[in-house]
Amino acid sequence: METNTIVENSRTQMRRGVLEYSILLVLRSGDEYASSIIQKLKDVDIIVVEGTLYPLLIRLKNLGLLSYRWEESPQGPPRKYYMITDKGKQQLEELDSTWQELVRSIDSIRSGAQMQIAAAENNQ
Amino acid sequence: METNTIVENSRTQMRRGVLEYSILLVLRSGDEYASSIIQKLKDVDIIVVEGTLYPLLIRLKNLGLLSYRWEESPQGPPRKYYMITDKGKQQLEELDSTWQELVRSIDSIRSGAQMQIAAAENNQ
DNA sequence: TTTTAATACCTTGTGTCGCAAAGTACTGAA
DNA sequence: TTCAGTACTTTGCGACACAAGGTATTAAAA
Repeated sequence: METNTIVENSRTQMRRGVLEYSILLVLRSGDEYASSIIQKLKDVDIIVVEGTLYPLLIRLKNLGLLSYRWEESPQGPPRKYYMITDKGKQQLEELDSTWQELVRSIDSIRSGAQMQIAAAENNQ
Repeated sequence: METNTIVENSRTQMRRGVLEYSILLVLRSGDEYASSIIQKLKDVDIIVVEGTLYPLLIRLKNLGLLSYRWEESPQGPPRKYYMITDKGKQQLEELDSTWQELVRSIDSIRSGAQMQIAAAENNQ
């Protein structure tokens, strides 16, 4: 269990890295309020908690990537539905590229051999 | 340029998330010293600097995932070559799975539609 | 009518960690 | 014996995720 902590820790780190990206991706498919975002991410094993999400949503809103509207709930207090702005969509596209590049980067380190080629090309 | 900072920031976050994993991957292909690790990661566009790497290597060594040996340099002071331990290899395998799961998770949010299925399955 | 339970949003404090910057040390050539 | 190059290390700061606790709304139960 001491051993597991190392991997668990690194797993958490990885998830953190894609948090903003994940949220934008979820909102690209439709407007959501905080709890439903948490649920959707949980469904794909990306764990986020309230204390993380709320400040993040506010940050993204202040950056102009998101906006929100209030909407009545069938039960309980009103919900704050977040939606992605045009600016948000544009940034999301860039993050998409970034993500794909990262996947490619990891792939090439994983298969070790290619690295010498890349290194040779860059070192000239 | 204000706009770029958002993406740049998120890009950095993503890279951070895979730092430990990347280092273990590099060392799986062979022993390396700090500067050469930095170079190899730079070759695949994963930027790491000394102030980040040294503490990280020490942390991984203290966790028993890495060990090192000193080796003469053809020029300059001796180099600390890090190598991955058996424990490190075992943990790396788990990180490999973690990474693949993350890639799958992101893929499924990206294609939005699948999410309702997953949600329906989990909510019963 | 007031208590409880459920839902939802928000804030504070703490710990971790990446990174810029500055420092130490070894080597060999000028 | 100074300088330049290489390599390892440490310190201080800032950002951020997250646990924990807090506020507000609603409706049903007591």
